[in-house]
Amino acid sequence: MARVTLPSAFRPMLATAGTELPRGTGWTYEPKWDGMRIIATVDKRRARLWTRNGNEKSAQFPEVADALVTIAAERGPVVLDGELIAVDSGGAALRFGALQGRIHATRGVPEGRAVFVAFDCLAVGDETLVREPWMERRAALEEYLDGLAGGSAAAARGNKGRAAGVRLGETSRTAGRLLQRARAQGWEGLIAKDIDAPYHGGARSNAWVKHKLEARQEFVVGGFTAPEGGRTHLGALLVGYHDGGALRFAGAVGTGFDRATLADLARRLAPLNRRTSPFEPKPAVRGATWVTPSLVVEVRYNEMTDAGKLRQPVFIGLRDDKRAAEVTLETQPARRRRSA
DNA sequence: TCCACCCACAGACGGCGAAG
DNA sequence: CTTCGCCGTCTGTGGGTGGA
Repeated sequence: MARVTLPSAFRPMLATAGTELPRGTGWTYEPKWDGMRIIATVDKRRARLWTRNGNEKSAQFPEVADALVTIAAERGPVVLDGELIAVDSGGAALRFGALQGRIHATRGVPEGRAVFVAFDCLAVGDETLVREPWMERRAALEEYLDGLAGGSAAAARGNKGRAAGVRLGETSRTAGRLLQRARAQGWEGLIAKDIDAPYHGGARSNAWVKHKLEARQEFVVGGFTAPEGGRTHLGALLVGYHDGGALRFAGAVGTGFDRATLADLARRLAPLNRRTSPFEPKPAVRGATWVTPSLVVEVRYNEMTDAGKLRQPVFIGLRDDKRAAEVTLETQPARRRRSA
């Protein structure tokens, strides 16, 4: 049986990471959605939802697939780029974790609705748009989804029952207010897009710049895991912070160091070796080596998960100027959900 | 326990143009 | 022609979550 695959021109265009948000009239700004990147190929008979790795997920998100087919039946075949996100009953966007329960299931589960936020249009009918500048593709996207769904809550409400599974992603030609909302509401970040750039399918392009709003703070090292493969000295640092009288486990930091740093860390940790976990409660980490908590490291991370663990933590460096006993959680993980 | 999904970073690798 | 450095890409390491 011939396996259906996504044409390479329609593979998702990727953004480069930028510490500075590019400014100027040649850019447009969009929220960095916290969900799953999807390319949707749709005609009046069916919608296919392609992940970045080329897996097809329409069976897992039937309400989204159905909504897309409903639109395509009226307006013709289309290829859309967007993000699949989970929303609560009021239509507000939830975090990535809320979507994960749906990724493997073969049928939709009642709890948590999924919505496809479309932010690019790669083809309409038999016309391919990937060579067109972003401005043209955006115009085509807005025309195609006209009257269906907007980014505002009011538009989403008015949209119920018609094509509630699809929304038009918002875009702004100025960064300021979007950046303010991003900070206030705890978004992952913003994406800046060059308005004159074509769609570079399957490529990481400078025309899209990913600006993450990241958190960083110090943690105490209470242990480490063993290295695997070609890795030397250690796998990941097990870190935590003081909370009342106890040292709370905050997760494992396994990237951000080069070989010399790994060697240096191993040398500093060796004399601190001890048999029991300094963390309370003791985390379930396989093959952990525990150490007396005295080393302080700075860590950059995306967010604190609901379970109190660091998500996407990256080692920044040692903090010789801080005492281990002084390390507490600086900012409560106030990041909860963002409104759509 | 494994896997799929989301990631980041280091190091290796290959293409390219300039320098030797 | 060979070597060097730059740049982008690819691979392999690491992270978290939740379902099968």
